[in-house]
Amino acid sequence: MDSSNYHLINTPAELAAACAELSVQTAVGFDTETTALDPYRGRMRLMQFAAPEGVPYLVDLDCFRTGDDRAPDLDALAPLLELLAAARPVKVAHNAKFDAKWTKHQFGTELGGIFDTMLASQLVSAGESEDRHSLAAVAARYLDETVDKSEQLSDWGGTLSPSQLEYAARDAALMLPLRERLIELLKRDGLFNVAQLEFECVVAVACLELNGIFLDAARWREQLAIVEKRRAILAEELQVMLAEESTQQSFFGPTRNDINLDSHVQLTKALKRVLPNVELPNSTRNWKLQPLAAEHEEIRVLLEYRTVQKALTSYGENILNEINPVTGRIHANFHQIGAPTGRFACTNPNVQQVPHAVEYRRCFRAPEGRKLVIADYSQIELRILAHVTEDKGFIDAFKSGADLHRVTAAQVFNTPLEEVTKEQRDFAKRLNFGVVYGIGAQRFSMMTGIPLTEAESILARYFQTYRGLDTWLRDAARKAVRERMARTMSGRLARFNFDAEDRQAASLAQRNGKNMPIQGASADILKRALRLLHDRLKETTARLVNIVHDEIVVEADAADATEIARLVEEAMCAAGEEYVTRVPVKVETEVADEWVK
DNA sequence: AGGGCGAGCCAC
DNA sequence: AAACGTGGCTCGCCCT
Repeated sequence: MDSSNYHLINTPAELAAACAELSVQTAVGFDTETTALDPYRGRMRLMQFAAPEGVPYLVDLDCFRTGDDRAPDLDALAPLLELLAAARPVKVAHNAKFDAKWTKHQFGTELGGIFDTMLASQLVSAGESEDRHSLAAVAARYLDETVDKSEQLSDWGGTLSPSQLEYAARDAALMLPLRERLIELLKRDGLFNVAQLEFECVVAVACLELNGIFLDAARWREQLAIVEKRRAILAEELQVMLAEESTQQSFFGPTRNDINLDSHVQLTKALKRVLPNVELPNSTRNWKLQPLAAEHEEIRVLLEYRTVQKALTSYGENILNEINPVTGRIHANFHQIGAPTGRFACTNPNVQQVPHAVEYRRCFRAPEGRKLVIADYSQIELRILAHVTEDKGFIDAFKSGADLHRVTAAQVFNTPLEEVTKEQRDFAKRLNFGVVYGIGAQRFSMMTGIPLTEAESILARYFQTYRGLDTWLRDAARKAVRERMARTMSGRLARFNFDAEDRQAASLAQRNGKNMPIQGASADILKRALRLLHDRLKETTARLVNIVHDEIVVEADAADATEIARLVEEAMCAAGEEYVTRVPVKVETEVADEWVK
């Protein structure tokens, strides 16, 4: 079947001819239509390619399946798979991760040569949260074209209607003009390098999602049962202390008007009633209630109840619903540019925020015969800070392998290195980390309990010690306000738009200007590591199963785990060293049965 | 009934 | 009362 708007391909001969024609292009528009969003629960139906000239090719994959299970006929598809795997032509796709996942799962082929128009659009937006990045939004913004997505979730399993085919062809045809426009913008903003970095790790992220992570459901339920018991006890204790006795008498004696312990409104009321002589804070936030916990049993129990309740709601039964029935694993969604700094965000579920407590982490484990390789960068943000600021104190500490926090403590507390107490080191550690976020004396004082004036003098001494840091941070803050933007070493850009009179926004921009280049560089390094790692783990039993900002978790056959650990560490160090050259990059690696370090 | 929002809290 | 950055999830509350 053919129409003036597309060529529909359903024989091997047509496919071979189309692929021959496409393969001479530098870039082709690429899109797929599938019967489901989850590769494990559907099939790819259509693959669309658009060359600069002529109408798009639509490959009806149902014509290339054989047997009862409709397995793809890899022989007939060979020219197509070769085209997909090759670095040229570049496949231009919107959210290429989606297409890469399906291509990998259905045909075992890894997509090569990617230009992702969604990622490019996100890079150009540089954190502008108002900008949307759906194909419809991007096409409207950069091509002034309206895209009707009504067929997107239509049934791609049966006979395809002309409307569906037209839609499929149109999406693919948009890709090349969109790429042209986005290349101009990437060039204008000096974003070529970071775009390359992003495009090169799309397949690794696709594989990460396909691999998923194993969660031991039985263990998780055991843990929940324990926490539920504890919650019931705490809730009862709290009701006894906080609930009012009902004015109504029941048949069985006096009843109690239980309050909703999860409602801060009701809690405030109850606390006022039972603690009439206590000056209560104007909110029931934990950090505000904390100081009262020692004196008042009600507060102490409430805080423990909150911890337990949090564990049950956020890390409760719900996560088990995310276990894929086909694979028995959790396939979270990793948003490659999840934050303006370039960090990943993760949803459904967010496996980047599983509590550190062993009880939770041990539920994420290696299946029988496998091991987890857990590798994380040691103090990567502080090392980046040392590199970009060229601060002598920081660089020397990292070069000599000394304990940076200890060195810092000795300086700001004016103590010989060997006399630094654990408490002083802890303060220094919080200070070192706080500096990356643009901490102020007030916050530092609040956080540590040190009086404000003392906190001020500690901060002053800190910046006297680390002159390079001081200079760089001040400059970064000034630049952020003046230029309304910040960059990482890779060129990743964050814009800060605010009104000149908005002091709060300006102050936020200052802190962002200090933080973004550091946090963003850490994200850049992780992404580079993903790419290097993906290449090195090919042809091994290792599978990437999780990433948490500065940590990579890989699953491998038990017999290979030690060797894989070495590969992971090498790849991560190599990635770090591409950016951080003035101090060593350190990666801590462990082989374990559970996601516990 | 369901969406928006803020509070609260988990991760790095 | 967070002037310490980036996220996501769940809840109650309030509105339409």
